[in-house]
Amino acid sequence: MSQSLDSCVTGVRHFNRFYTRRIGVLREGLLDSALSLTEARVLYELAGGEGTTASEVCSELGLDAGYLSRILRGFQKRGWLQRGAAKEDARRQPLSLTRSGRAAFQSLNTRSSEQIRQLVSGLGPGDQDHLLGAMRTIETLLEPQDRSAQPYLLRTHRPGDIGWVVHRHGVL
Amino acid sequence: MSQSLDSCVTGVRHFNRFYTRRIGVLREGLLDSALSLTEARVLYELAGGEGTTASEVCSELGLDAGYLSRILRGFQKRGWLQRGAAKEDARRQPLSLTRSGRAAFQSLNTRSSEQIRQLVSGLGPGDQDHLLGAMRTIETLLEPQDRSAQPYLLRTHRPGDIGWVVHRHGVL
DNA sequence: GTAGATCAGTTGACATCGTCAACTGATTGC
DNA sequence: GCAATCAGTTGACGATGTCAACTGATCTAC
Repeated sequence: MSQSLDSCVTGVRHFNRFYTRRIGVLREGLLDSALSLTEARVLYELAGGEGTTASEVCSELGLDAGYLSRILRGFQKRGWLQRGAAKEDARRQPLSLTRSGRAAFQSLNTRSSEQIRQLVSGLGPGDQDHLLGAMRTIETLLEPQDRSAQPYLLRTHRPGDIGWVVHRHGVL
Repeated sequence: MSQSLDSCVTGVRHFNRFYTRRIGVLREGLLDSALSLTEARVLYELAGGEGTTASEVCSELGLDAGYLSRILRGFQKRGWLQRGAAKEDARRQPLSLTRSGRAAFQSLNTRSSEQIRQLVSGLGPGDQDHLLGAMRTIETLLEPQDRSAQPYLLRTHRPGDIGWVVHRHGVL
């Protein structure tokens, strides 16, 4: 049992080296362009949810607020980003991509897909299925299901109130 | 067929995001220490082959020579690295880790294993096997294949025969 | 209402990471 | 012996990312 755990650890580390190398090579082809990896992730995030705010992107990607601020200004200078007027709360500005920003995202997105397509196009349909199945297996098995970690608390009432309830929304 | 290729590309990209995020989180726990990722790779390389030279490490890891030079000097300052006397060619100095350098490597190595161990220790033995199997599947399928060379399919029997089996032999 | 705490976002200073080109000294080829 | 090349070093610099201080808006407690 401990033996098999060791061999599992070894196997996973081997896979990590393999996969990061394989994907790292792919990524170089993309970031030789004007975008850094982080900028690409931000662009991806902006394209995904129109009207998000900077702080949302921040927490979603785990970025420093100042860093993101500069990235956003860069996008704005390139004409990719427009900041909507704040309604209700003048602090948070809804962010959205301009037409040209969406075009930039599309370009990046299709190039990313193209790279992956090249990677897997050599496989027959059956092997493509095997690949996808294996990836889904890994995702399922390694999905974070940490029961000891603090779930975030959702208070339906204020603490001390009668009927105060804490809902735990752990993933589990 | 083209449809399924598209869905395969989508699935692979989804897995990439998942896995890089999952592993990226793990790596942070390691590089909060004194070592950068590149330094860790160099240390790994030095531990692997005693007596290699700087230029070998350079080409192996794809590093800039000047960058590596500084990293090596850092290792030397920490007492991890000793440069042997050059024999035959005074330009290339054989590199080797000191006892303390090997200890540093061991520490890093066990901590890496420990992280992976925590990741997979929640899985039962059966799931550990599934995980390893899935990873091996991916490695086999995505291993860079030299298609002009010998076919990687080895048939033990003719197709259609009862008990026909295809063994896959990834390169390397 | 208002004072203080908090939040969204910005800015400046700074550390780290990595690249590029120029350089030194050793070696090789003609 | 002399030019070309190689191993390795150094300085300058850009890119990436972090930290803390700051502004202005909003929320909370009283």
